[in-house]
Amino acid sequence: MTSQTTARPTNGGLPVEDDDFPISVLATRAGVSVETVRFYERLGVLDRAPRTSSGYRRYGRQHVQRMSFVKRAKDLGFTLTEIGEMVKAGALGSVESVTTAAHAKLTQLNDEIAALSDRRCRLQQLLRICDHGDGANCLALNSLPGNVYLSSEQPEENP
Amino acid sequence: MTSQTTARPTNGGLPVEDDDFPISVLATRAGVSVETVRFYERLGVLDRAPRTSSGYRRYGRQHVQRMSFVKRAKDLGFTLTEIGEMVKAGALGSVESVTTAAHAKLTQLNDEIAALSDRRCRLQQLLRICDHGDGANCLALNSLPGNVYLSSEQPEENP
DNA sequence: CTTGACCCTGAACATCACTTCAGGCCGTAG
DNA sequence: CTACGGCCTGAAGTGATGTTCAGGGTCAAG
Repeated sequence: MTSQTTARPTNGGLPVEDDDFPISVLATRAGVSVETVRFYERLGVLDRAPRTSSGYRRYGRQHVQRMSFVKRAKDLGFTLTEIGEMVKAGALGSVESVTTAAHAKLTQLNDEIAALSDRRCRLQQLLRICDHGDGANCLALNSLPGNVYLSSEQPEENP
Repeated sequence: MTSQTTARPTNGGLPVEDDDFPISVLATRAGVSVETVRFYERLGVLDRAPRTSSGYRRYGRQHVQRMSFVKRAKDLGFTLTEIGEMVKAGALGSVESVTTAAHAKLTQLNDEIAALSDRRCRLQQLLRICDHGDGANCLALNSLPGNVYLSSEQPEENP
């Protein structure tokens, strides 16, 4: 079926310029492993690839684009599940499916950054005290119930 | 409320002021579940609790303090493994075991915050474009290989 | 025809921090 | 004495994101 005029390598060897190549080439182009490609297909993040008569997956430019979309979305912090939803919701034709998800993700991201910043403050505060050789206070880490150096959590409550 | 002169409740009922109470009380005081306490013991984050003749764990103030330490360390971003190491390295007596870990954690935290901030920038850039009704560009999400709105990753390379 | 690279599937493993389950003992109130 | 809640252990499940393994087909070159 795929006996073209020019030679078409089955391996992931080299430049396959046309629209019909195996999983290793897609993986290389997308910068992921072949296992990851298969994994994404199982999750539904990638559509099931067409198979040759012997069961080998075959890919084209569209699949490279899809992988690119997935990679960039992941880079923006979307989970594979969310990416799968975007894809199913019609990411190919719907701007909303993307912008809606992006707005939600931005909110979440702001929360995460705020939490980490707060954590950083507390950690720096702890280090300022400990590094000033105030070992006694640093050890208070262990003995003070609601240590100010760490958090204001209080283990003394009963619901 | 503490109508208790000599009787010592076995249950996790209420305030047990002394130094000998069961797992349910420790869990309540620490604000975690009994399963979590047992889990921490298995990990070595908590020392093995002394047992009654029938095999029941018994706790005292020191254990509440230890749980407090664990909770606050977790709150600062330390993993249970790291906390276990601090504990084994002598967190009770060594300031260094804590400050060393804290310095490492601070570095890691800075990296994480930087990564998330960068991500936020890219997400905001994407939203600015999409929200301005530039749907065509937003869809480019799917079709452009190295889309500037998302990342500058290029899927075109062959080692 | 044989070799070796490549591909297939399904299942298991890895990490993190727990939770849930199965099966069974303990101890006290009624 | 019986029931019921609390406690025990060890094992398995959860969720996210893959990686690794076992066992076995496919294909092109030598």
